[in-house]
Amino acid sequence: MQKKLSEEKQGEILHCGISEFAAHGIEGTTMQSIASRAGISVGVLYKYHADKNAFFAACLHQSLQELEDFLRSMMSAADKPLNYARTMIRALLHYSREHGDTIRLYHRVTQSDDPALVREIECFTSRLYIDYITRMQSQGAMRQDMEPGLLAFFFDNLLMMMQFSRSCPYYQERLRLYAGADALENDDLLTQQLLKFMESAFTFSQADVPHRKEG
Amino acid sequence: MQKKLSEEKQGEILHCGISEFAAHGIEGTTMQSIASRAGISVGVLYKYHADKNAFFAACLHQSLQELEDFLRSMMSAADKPLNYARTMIRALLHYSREHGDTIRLYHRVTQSDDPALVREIECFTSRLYIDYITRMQSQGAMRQDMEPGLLAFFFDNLLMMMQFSRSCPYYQERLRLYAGADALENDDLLTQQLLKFMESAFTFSQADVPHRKEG
Amino acid sequence: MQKKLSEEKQGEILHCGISEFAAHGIEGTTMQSIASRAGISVGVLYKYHADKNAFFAACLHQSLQELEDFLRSMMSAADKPLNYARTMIRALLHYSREHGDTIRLYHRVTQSDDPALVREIECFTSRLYIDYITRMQSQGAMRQDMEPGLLAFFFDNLLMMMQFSRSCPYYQERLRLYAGADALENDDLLTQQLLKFMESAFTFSQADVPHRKEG
Amino acid sequence: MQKKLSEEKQGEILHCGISEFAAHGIEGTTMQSIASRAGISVGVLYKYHADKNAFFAACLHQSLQELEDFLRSMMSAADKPLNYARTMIRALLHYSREHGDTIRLYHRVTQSDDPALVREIECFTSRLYIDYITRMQSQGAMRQDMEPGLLAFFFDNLLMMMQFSRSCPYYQERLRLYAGADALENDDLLTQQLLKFMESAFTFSQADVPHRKEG
DNA sequence: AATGAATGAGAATTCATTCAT
DNA sequence: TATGAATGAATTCTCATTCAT
Repeated sequence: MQKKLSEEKQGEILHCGISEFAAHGIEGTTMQSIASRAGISVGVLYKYHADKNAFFAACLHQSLQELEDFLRSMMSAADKPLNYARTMIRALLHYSREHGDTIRLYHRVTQSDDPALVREIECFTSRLYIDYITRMQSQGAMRQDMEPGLLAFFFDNLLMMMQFSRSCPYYQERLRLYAGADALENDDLLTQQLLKFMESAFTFSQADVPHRKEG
Repeated sequence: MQKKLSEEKQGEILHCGISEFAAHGIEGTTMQSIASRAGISVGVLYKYHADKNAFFAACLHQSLQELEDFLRSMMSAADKPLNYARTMIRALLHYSREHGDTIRLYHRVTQSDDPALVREIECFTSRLYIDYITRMQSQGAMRQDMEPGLLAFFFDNLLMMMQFSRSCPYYQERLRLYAGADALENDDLLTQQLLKFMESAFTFSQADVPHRKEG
Repeated sequence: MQKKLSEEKQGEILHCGISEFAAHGIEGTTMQSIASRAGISVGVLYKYHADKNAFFAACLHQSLQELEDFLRSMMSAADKPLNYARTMIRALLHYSREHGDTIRLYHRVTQSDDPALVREIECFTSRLYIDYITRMQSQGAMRQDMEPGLLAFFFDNLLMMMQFSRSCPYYQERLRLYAGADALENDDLLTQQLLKFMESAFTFSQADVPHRKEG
Repeated sequence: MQKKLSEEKQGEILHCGISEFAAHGIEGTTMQSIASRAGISVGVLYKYHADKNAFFAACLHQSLQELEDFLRSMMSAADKPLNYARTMIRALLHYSREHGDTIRLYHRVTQSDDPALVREIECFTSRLYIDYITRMQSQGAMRQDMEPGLLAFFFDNLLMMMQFSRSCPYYQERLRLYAGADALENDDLLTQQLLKFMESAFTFSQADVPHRKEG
């Protein structure tokens, strides 16, 4: 048990941290529990991370990095208008299943009030979405009567909730309440329904259907 | 010889708890800070509530009750198809502004994993929404190609995120990132845009517009 | 074990702190050991004192207060030229015997490098001595060929070392080495010798004895 | 293939220890900080020294050795009666300036209660002083109405305090309080004043000046 | 019934010491 | 032989909970 922790072991420790923080929250997690889970002593945690907060930040950064890498690889694939949303939904559903910890960790962070954290977490996707939407709008492939920023915002809201509903106990139960246990397990159903919802929301404006009369 | 704390004082104590829990989270709040804020001793807290968790539950229950009362009174007013969403949005935006603590408390609870809590919180609105949507669908006033449960789910997702974005620091910053500081302050803008988004999502199905070609 | 610690108990706790700090130094003393000695829980220590440093400061302050009170009462007695030094020596020897902890605590503090502490501790006696010496000099009752400040300084140096030599293990052993175990126990001997030393140092100047030839 | 660390490196390590211990005290110094400062690993410290205490003892021993060597070389020079004190004062002031660490380390040790340490530190000078004083007394060059041991003791007290006042933060501030910042910097002033004080104390007895009347 | 002082278990963090490499 | 990573006991400080008054 010597010679500087391998890159690999470092990653393993971070993942233990991610899991523990995801499961019990920042305050609910003890450095000891992380160390035990990782099979190391607390001293090691403090050797590589200044304190609990710094360690948490490292865990968060690690999980963000991995998610971004994943999304980047996914994105490069499809870029056709509606395939975009479909690809994104499927990618995120897949990721939520495989890396529930990451999503739960995310959700824990929404309790924070550090603006810097928000930026670190949301910048990547917000840019991605806004850019994409702006592009689609200019091509006439997406409704033009809405602010791209807010369109992206609603889009991300739906995706975020979908991920939480897959990974976080509270939201899982909530989805069950709304749509039954089935919706929680059935990826295809959820994908298809969300896609339908989004397609309408993103492509049609009232003007498209002149005979509608507001209620 | 007031045998028990007056109903009023009880409510005041709960609201102090709501504010403290909303501001600092469950773990970040001390029984002492609540007692001080309420101008009582911790002994009183423990007289009426078994422990911290029970007290938190009471706070939550109280704030839910108030939100439900508010929504019930709002709902009775408008019931015409699209006014429903508009009324709901406005009501919730209003409530978020006036009772940010409640929304923040609500958000804190999403960290919990107690299924009973989910029910307590979500049952009222989920039923409300599902019933309404089912009714609208049967009247032909809403698209019929989607599950009412999931339609309600997406609807609530958007409303929930809207409320968090009004009241919770993390989500406030996130909205700012997506749509600028303006969107955070301008109720009308947000209402109008969300309404547009929803109208399309709820009323149109692909079938409505035969000339659309998927991307 | 209720109702705010009595003034008395507070003092008792401080004295436990004084003893522990005196015996083991600041770092060598644990809050637990103080609490145990005082028959209380650590929580109480932290209720009345912000942290270990603050508690130490309180202990120091308390012991200083007591010493000053003692000196003030002693001082009022004798004020004739050489009685002054004799009274002071006897008072301090007495105090060292009765309150060794205070002297040891003092000595611990000399390890500190906080200028504010120095002032708190030394101001009282330095003023006392300088004032007195200045007065004596102006009356012609004390040599006038030396700076009063440095005269007071040398005076206090001798008194300080005398006290340490009575109370602090290291200095006790050192005195034993210089003058045998007897000097350590025999107050009268030490007083008499120190007084002789001081009398000469304070009253004679070279000029007084014209027949001296430097070695 | 240097079987052991060179004599030189050993000395360097000890001096790093001396500086660290002098600056932060025994408890406030970490083995790691010493190793870093010396550019070695902690393992080396433990190879040559059983534990922290043993290492501290080695540092102390080293610095004592150097001080003794210095004093021995100084002493051989002047041996005329009053030049003795002057030479000693100047030598110690010089040493305090050049090797403040040694004096500070010395001061740290006075917190210890190990009699063996006292002997190690004080034996050399106490013998020196007592021998010298006894000699002077028998020559009639020094007052004979006092115990040589206590005379030596007072002499060393004054020298010790002078050194501390030069090198240790607490005592520096204290000297400033008594005699202003000037006394702290001005070697000649301090030497001259202390010498005046000592000359009187060591050479005159009351009997020398029959016309004095005690106060 | 109300108070709030006292309790003490529990969590973060440090650092002397060991020992695999 | 030297290294320095790993260990884990020890310490400070907090706060939910109790209970004497």
